[in-house]
Amino acid sequence: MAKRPVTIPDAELDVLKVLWQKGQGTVRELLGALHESGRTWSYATVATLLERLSNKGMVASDRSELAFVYRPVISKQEVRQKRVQSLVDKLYKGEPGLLVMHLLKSHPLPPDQAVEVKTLIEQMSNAPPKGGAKKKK
Amino acid sequence: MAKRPVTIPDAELDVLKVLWQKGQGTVRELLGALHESGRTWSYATVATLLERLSNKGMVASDRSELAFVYRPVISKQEVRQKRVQSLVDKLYKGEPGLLVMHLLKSHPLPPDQAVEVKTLIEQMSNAPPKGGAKKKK
DNA sequence: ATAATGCTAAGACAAGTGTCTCTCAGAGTC
DNA sequence: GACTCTGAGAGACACTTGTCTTAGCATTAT
Repeated sequence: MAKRPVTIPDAELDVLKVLWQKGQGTVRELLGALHESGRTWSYATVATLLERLSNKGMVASDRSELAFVYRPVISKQEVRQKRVQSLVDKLYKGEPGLLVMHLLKSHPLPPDQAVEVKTLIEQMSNAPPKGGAKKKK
Repeated sequence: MAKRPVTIPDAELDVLKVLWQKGQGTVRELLGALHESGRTWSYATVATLLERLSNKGMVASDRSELAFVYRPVISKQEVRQKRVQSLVDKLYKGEPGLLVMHLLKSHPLPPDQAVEVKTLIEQMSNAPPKGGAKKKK
């Protein structure tokens, strides 16, 4: 059996988020930040989550200080990328365009973002994408 | 402790997908369809997944025939909606616009979809979103 | 009626998740 | 040195997910 792919469950993601936001931190520091954002975990819980993230290679730790200082190894971008990819694959037949459409239809954008999107699209039509290279149609 | 929210894990989602596609089916029928799409599950596995989906209220079963006939209760749209919402909440600060941007930047759209999106956006700017009303600062 | 089949029910079981309690080693304090 | 505070480590424990084995009931073919 194919070993299950590495995943980042929700609880771990919450820890990662404060790590991204703070850059790094000890268990206690992160615990504090998490409490502020509503999480009521105990010290041990946060430590366990960091431990697991560490085993998965998503965070690194350094013990030059008294306590371990954790630092994210994976970026928010990467996690987003993976999650989006998986969502598109699983529910949008691998076609990101369908997701975009769905998003635009069900969640109207604030005007400024609408403009931004429009601009992006226009640029895109000028410089066509396509798999291989710069293009040479 | 707050009871965990109802989720649809990947394996169950695969079953749901064939249900959406076929409209309904018995365990054996669904098993067949799943095999065709590459899943090598045993009969019992599919039965278990349907059972779990049933407990969660995602599918309904009817036993007028010899075997239970399962039918989806939740629609693909609803599942998509929930997954997207959760993704946006967890990784895009609740702003779908950010996701749209990300998608457009990292996954170039085929031209026809690009046009479609553009049209949508344009319509949107003309007919501003309902409820909220577009305010003039 | 019997045997052969198909179906569901029940449960097993390992790995993954969400959370925590306990214990112990160091550092700082009196 | 004895006491206390902090933090790391180990492990616990219940529930979820992915998959399956078995036993037993209903249906059908012989």
